[in-house]
Amino acid sequence: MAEPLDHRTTPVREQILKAAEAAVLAKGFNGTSIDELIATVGISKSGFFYHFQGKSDLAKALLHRYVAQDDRIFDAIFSRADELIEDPLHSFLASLKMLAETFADLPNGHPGCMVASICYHEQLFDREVRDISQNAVLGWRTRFRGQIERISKQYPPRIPVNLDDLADMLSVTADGGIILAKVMKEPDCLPRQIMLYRDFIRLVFSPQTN
Amino acid sequence: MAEPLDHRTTPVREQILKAAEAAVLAKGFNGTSIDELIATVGISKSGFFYHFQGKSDLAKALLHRYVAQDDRIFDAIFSRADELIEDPLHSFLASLKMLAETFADLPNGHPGCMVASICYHEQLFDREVRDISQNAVLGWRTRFRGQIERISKQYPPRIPVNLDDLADMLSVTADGGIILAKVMKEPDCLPRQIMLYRDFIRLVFSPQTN
DNA sequence: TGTACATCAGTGAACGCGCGTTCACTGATGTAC
DNA sequence: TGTACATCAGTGAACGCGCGTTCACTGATGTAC
Repeated sequence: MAEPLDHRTTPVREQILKAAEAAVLAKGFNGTSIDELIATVGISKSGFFYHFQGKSDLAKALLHRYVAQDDRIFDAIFSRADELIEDPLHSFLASLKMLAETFADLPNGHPGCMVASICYHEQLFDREVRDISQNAVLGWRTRFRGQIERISKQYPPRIPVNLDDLADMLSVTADGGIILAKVMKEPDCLPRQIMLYRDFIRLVFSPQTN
Repeated sequence: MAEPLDHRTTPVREQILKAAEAAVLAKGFNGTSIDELIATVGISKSGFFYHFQGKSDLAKALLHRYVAQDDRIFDAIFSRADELIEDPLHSFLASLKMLAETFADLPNGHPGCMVASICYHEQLFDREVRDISQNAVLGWRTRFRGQIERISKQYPPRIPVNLDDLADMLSVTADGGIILAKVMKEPDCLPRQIMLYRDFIRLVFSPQTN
């Protein structure tokens, strides 16, 4: 099945998380067994329990890891766009293009959003897990809203829009686009949906030139 | 937990599917046990196996049922809008408003999209289950594209857009909006995202009056 | 420099519960003649 | 109208495997004195 992970460089805990992320996104949390993870990593079951208190501890670690990775990607993209472009609208438009390209470059398409996967298992987890998800989405809202607010100060929107909703729409487009791409087996769907969101932003904030 | 389903009117098979739908959307497919379903419905385990060949047969039935329900809702909304409004753009805009209202009226928010839930368990199922999902999403694309094509013949789009992508965007907005609303525990997020999609459609196709 | 102890990163065996599935059987209703 | 058989909608008991979790133990490395 899955090729064994690199034993040289990666510490064991990270190997477990990597294997778990792929498995959970493909089969759901309950569909992923500890036996399966330790088989791909190559440790004993007790080895797993040395690194994690139990399976729900794994869920928490998985979410934290996923959110941190996502945040790093957004940090990189937005700061790069700001390096290149002063104008807030065109900086955000460039960011969205870079985001679409990042998605398009994933070899087998986006493997899935951990927040979305866990959210369709919400009843299984305690409050803490749900809080991690909620804070993650709230963080994205704040981040994207910051970009959009900056734009709206310089470019009055053509139509009345709620900036929080417009910020949320990017998360929505990503999560929905991932599902569309997975179900249709057309990885390109995801970046194309991001580009459509970009078109919307451009339409809302571009001055009416023509 | 769940209140017992109505034994008078609903046939048992339908009761099982109803209980299974709620459970799967809240806990995932593997997190939902047959024991749990027969407890809420009030039959023996053998009773379940009289109605379904096995658990993956339940998954198929669950998907079929969900897609058929969704199609009925769309049929009702779109045909009602066409009854009221001749203009294709304003008919679609009205449909989207009605769709948003339908979502807003759900007492505890949208319980989740079965296609999305199953898609985050794809590895567990055979080709047939994945084909049902794919055909469902393809059906929605065709349906929405029909609406949009009708519009574009009368109202040339302001910007170049791929009509399939624009059609897909509604599925994307619904699936992503459901996740957003679930994670944030803000059911209103979903209808508001649908209304944002509506704004986009209006911006793309409205003649430039001002 | 040598010894005693502590910590790290695990191993191996066992446990018990819950799960999906099977199989022989059953009472009520419908149908043929 | 009565009897024989068939179908429908289940029941009850059992099975065996896989799962998450526990517990006593271990070899290698680090630290104190």
